[in-house]
Amino acid sequence: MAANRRPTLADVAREVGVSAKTVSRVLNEDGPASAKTREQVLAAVARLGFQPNLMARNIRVGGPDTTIGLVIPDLGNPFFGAVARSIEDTVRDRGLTLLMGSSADDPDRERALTDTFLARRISILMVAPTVGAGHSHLKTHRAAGLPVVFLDRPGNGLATDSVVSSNRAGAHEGVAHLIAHGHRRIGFIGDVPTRLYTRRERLAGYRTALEEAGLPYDRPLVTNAHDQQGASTATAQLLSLADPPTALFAGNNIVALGIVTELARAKRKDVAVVAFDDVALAEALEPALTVVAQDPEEIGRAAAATALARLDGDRSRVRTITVPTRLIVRGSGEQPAPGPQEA
Amino acid sequence: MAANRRPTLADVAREVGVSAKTVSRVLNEDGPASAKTREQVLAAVARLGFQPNLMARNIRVGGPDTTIGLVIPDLGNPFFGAVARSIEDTVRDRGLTLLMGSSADDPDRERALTDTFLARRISILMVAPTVGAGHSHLKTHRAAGLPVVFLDRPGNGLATDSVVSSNRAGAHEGVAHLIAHGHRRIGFIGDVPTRLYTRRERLAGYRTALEEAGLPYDRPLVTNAHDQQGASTATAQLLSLADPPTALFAGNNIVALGIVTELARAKRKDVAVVAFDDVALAEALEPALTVVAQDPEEIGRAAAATALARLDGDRSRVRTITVPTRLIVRGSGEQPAPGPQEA
DNA sequence: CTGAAAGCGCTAACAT
DNA sequence: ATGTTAGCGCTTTCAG
Repeated sequence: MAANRRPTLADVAREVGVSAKTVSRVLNEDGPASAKTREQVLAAVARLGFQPNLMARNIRVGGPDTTIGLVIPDLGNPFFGAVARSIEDTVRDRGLTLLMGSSADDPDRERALTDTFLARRISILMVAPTVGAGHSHLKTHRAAGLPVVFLDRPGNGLATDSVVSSNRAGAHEGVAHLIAHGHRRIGFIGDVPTRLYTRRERLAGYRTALEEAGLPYDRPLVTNAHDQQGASTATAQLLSLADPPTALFAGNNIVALGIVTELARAKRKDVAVVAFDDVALAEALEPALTVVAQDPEEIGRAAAATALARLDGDRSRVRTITVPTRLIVRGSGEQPAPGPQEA
Repeated sequence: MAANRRPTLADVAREVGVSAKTVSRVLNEDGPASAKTREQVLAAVARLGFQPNLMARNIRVGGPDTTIGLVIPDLGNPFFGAVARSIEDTVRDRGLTLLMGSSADDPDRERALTDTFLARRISILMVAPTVGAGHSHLKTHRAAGLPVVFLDRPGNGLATDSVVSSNRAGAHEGVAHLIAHGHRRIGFIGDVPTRLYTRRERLAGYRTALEEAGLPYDRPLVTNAHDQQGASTATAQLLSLADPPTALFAGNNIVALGIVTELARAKRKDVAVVAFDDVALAEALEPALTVVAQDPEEIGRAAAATALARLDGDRSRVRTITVPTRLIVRGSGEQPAPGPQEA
């Protein structure tokens, strides 16, 4: 039962007693149409509940589908959620819709998603690339006019536009803030895998800040975590070192949650913290969490704007847009550092 | 330039010297094919970078597109992000992809999104309905076999499956928790608009809890907020009443952020709080935030499973799945209540 | 102003 | 094991 075929252009045409083309003309405001036919057609459309089949239309017109394929690591990560929202906001009036999927930072899943998206003839492809994924297979698509934008991280083997945060400078600023408040042993808990672009950049900023202050780079103080629970564990481990850090730098928002949660559990208010990326409730913590805030709205906006420009024929040089981060001092970076070391 | 037409089945066929149908057979593992032709075809496919046009395929096969249309209020809301992730997880091996959009709780936007989705011949429609949106126009689609699932809230004018949290019981439990700890004046800050299903249900739970405890329902203690900032303002207003509440109940996650932030700003640790829906860092607050946790994973899973069953021909009665909430006691509900009123 | 025919890229149904 | 024809629902092209 039920398997009612949905009405087609031909059905509407038959209903009114005109040709399919006439209906098409009315609906697309293509060519002329007498006021009377127009009305009759629109009435029939409403009566039958006709909705033009967009796939059939696209196939005939030959143009790309009016969708943006967006691959992010995790649909549940608030950072990427904010980016997605911003992308949607800036493309909405162009009539583009988001086709989304999460890669779980697995290159195979990333590839599977982009392949499906490409098979759907998306108008724009946006990817937060996973470590280990190659992107040279996208070359032909790009050459054929498909705008490709890498988000949050650069891609691999494809020269195309990308939008990233000022990871290195931001991390540098955050760590320098800790140093300025007297900290000399600062733990770093970064992304997993360690080859991840954002981790490398943020770690580089961390190292530079140490160097500038004449502080040693102590390998045992640098670790990683994949999820909040892992970050909590890593925090506990760092604090149980023989010569533990007096401050921690969180490499991303999820790590920040893990660190803060573990410090609260252990009632360790003496450990200073600065996090890369802002998190909800940061200002309600005690001490309030100092962060190097990213700007997901601007990241999404810039990515979408660039892609739209490309769609409109912009053939200028490939660009990497670096969206500035901003240190928001809230207190957690100023926790008491221990006094000068006794010789 | 660049407008290189992407290769088609015919191109591949020509390249190999076989018919289009043969290529189609090889790619879809339909019918037989000699090992040799298979290899040649696959080689040519790889060489040309051919990717079958899914839209063309779908149109010919006549079936729906392998996408799920998902309309949520806000792509940036962590609750709906978690729901979306869960939906994706449960439909991935069916080869379904998510087409997502946010309604911003605007019925017109909801309608525009669902219309585009329907024009794309999605396989499944999932909507968190906005207040004021009608859904009777979906009747024919549902009758024609399109699974429609309402998420988080029931729809309007369409009998179909829906998945919601145990809003009323959950709110009741949360408020009862406050009452059990001696609170007699409990503020309620709910969703906007006030006609929103979740707000009504949660408010009903609040009222029942009061009634059962023999406490009066005091209109001035009930208010609403649309965003975090609004919730902070509402909190400040409630606390400045002549006879202010000693405890607050947050009607959703965003409101919770606003309440907690405002209380921290005002350094009001004496106000007890229970929130509907869990939030990040709840356990790191002081006091840790007691919540009525929703189960977004289960909501997404149940919605997806139901829709898939319908897709597979399940014609059983329409069902409303209520996903249980769980009170997670962390401390904020036990803040000191004032002693017995002096006559 | 309107219609008929052809064709977008693909596959179902029949050949062979 | 492979090819041919027709046609999905729509729009383009060219005639009326």
